Amino acid sequence: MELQLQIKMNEKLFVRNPEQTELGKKIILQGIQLIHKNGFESFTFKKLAEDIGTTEAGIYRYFDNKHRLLIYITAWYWSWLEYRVVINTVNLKDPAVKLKKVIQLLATTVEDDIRTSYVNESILHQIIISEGTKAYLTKHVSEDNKDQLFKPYKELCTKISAIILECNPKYKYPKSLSSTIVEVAHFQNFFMNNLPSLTDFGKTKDESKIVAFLEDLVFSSIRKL
Amino acid sequence: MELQLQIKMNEKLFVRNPEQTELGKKIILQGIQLIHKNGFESFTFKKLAEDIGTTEAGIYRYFDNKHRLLIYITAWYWSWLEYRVVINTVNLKDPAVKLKKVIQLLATTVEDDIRTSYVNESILHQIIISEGTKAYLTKHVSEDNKDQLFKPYKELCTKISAIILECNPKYKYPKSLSSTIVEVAHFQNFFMNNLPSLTDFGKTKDESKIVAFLEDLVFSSIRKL
DNA sequence: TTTTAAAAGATAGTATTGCTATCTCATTAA
DNA sequence: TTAATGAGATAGCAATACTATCTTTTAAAA
Repeated sequence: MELQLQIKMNEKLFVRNPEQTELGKKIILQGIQLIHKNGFESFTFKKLAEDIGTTEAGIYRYFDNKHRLLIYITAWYWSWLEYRVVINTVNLKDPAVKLKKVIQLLATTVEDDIRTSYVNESILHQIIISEGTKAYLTKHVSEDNKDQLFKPYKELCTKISAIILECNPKYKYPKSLSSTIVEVAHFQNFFMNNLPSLTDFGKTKDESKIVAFLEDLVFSSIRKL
Repeated sequence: MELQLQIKMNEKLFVRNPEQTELGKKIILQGIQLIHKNGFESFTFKKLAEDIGTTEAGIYRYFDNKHRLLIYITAWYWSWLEYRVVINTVNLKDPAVKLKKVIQLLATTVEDDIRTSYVNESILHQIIISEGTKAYLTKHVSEDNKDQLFKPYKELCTKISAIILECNPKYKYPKSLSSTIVEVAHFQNFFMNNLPSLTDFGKTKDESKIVAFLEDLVFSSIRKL
């Protein structure tokens, strides 16, 4: 049996749905590779077009500009992560165990999911760490938000908030703690690998230490008397 | 008596020291205004040159490129914040009180410091929130780091770590907690104002709530049994 | 006071980026 | 069979991100 995993994306994220054509899938697959290789600032549609053997104009038929492509792939990532959170916590009773699972999913490197042939998840994870925040750190964040472009991110945080409240219904900052867990998981990873003196894991570069730090941080707060 | 506050900046941050000439000071002052107005992505040296009545080439004499200018102003900000941390905690005995002061300094809007005529600190604070991480989220972060461009940020975090260890010498993650405090203070502010559903402060948009959240988070962790 | 060096102004030029437009051709679905 | 869709090819253009050079003004050292 061959399973195919398809994530339904917001129509406003693209001009033409890249999942539905060969060229579209190549744009996503190679786009992720190229952003990872050069960084988002040096990434251009022209270079991408050369890489996949099409023209600049061909890519503009799918995405308005490179920033929209970044939003698309981050949105895809958050949707995919939420899906993984759901399937990995559905049969867990203890909310604390659930929350630990969430932290682990957020803070550890993913393996490529073969069911999504046009996305390389492990490279995508690296991109989210170093480029992800640039999707919303812009002057037009409010308009983009009105178009629901950040919905998957917000839904993931909502899901995590719910688990936090299951752990402690009286905890006062479930939403802020959720977004903090997500951002800190990525920032500590970036710091560990690039500015190691900003973390306590620089020597070992061991992701499990980020998990331990986050668990300590989160459970001290929500279990406090 | 007229006090002047001068912050000594790393030589590698600039081509020509902007603090030493009129044009240099204008570049900093108006550069901050323009980045705040347009966002870093749309900010160009050409627009800045028009604003201050010089030419593009004139600005390139001070900074290699706009990214270096961003690193310069973020480095300036962290130096200035560390200075404020020092003078605001020097006469405090209780490390917990010190740490609360640090959180307050990080998470609340600053007023313009008249002793630094060529920097508008309250606008700078806004820039750090929305553009600050872009200084190091690049492919060349390691080389920039070797040139010590992020030293002020790292020194601030080192200072905060020391205070954390004063509070609890056995706490295991002082460095990671420091960088977490700094980043979360800014991210929660950005979310509160732009993606409010990611926080618990969206309705009131009250910075003091971010302070309360951070205090709760930090002190639960370091005071835990 | 002269000289000399640094700072700033003025102008020009170039490769790349970030698009838009249009025309053609192959494939597919009605 | 026709019409719509996807994609290749080419052209063009304004803005961006620089570099280079030459001149004039300003300020500090001899």
